[in-house]
Amino acid sequence: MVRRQARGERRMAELQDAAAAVFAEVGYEAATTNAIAARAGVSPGTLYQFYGNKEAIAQALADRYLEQLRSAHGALTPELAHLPLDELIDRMAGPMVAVNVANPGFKALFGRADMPEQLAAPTRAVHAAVFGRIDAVLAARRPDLPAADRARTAQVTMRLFGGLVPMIVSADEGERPALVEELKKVLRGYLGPIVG
Amino acid sequence: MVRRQARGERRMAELQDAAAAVFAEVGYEAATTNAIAARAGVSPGTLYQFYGNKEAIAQALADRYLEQLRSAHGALTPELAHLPLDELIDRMAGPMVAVNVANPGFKALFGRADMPEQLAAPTRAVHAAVFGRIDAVLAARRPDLPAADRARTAQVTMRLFGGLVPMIVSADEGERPALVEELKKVLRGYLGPIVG
DNA sequence: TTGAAACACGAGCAGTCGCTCGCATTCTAC
DNA sequence: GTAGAATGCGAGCGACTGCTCGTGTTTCAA
Repeated sequence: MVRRQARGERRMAELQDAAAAVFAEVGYEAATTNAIAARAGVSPGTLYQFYGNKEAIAQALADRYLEQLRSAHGALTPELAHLPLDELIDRMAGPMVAVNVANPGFKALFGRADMPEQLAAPTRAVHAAVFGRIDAVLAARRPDLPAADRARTAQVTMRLFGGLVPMIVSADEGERPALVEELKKVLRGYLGPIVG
Repeated sequence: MVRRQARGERRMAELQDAAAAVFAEVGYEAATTNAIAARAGVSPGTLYQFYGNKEAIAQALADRYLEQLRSAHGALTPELAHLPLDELIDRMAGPMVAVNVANPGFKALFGRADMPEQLAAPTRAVHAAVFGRIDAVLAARRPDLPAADRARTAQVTMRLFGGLVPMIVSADEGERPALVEELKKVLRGYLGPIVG
């Protein structure tokens, strides 16, 4: 790691904020490093002082995103295994939606079906983390389920989030609670027969 | 409309095929018009003889996609309203999956959460067509449902397809039937309590 | 106080992209 | 057979991208 001054750390945070905003507005590919630098009130050269390339910025955002997800979800306690399904779904869906609403850029970056070849690593890290989380909860609830079936269920569950969360994030604020309720309906309908 | 020779019509079809392949491989933005022309075995100038710009090619693909969806689904007959839910879901999900498997490029183009500003029109056309289809089926089955609730249900259903179909398309051929079954489970679990 | 390291600038490089244009070739109506 | 439209070529333009580099400024340990 390089030596950093306090000013440098501040700049890096500003650049991350600017990048998140620009990515949210125009997507990863259309976002230009010059635009990100300008948004942060900084020259292109300064941006490259801290991030070696465009992908490194996305990587930093992925790290930040995972950190927020982790802290929002809290520790994975064994008690989750015996919670009523409704409550379990509340505990999973609530933080997931909240974090994504608070970070409208992340869905544009890591919720994509096609990966622009770069971004592959950060995207996979985010997906792997979410997948692992879901898989662990399923394993705690249904230890008897074959691993292959469990993985398939976790994958489908992740895609359900991936399909519905962006819709919720981009919806009017007033419509959001109703859509969150629909998300929970979907999860209950799918997971009920499996881990009910 | 411009006057076209048979050769021109053939070229246009070849360019569409090439574009579908290139879009499927690298996505819309990363696809270059020169690459599409080369794939079709023609010069860039020839491509622009038939399509005014990159978006026009995507538009042509959207039209072709909608045509395939329409013919795969057949006419919307009133009988669908009284089919058992399981069978209704088979009739909806089967063709949807089949068309997308046959056209791996379309999910990369029209299944995206973020629209690259261009592409907005073709994407909206595809979404509107699918939405209208689902909404019509829901209306036939549950005429008593308020339009707002019906629209929300249709939107969620569309997003479920949007989340799961790309997964099915990109899965190994052997794993596909199991994933299609999961898709149907999801749809039954969600739609059962509503239009069951 | 001072000097080396960290920070900051911004014109501009090398490369790529969507697209153009002048011109050659092929088709078709008459 | 021939005029004119349709088709085809491909070098290359203008714009823009991610990124660099020479140079100047700020910070801070000694």
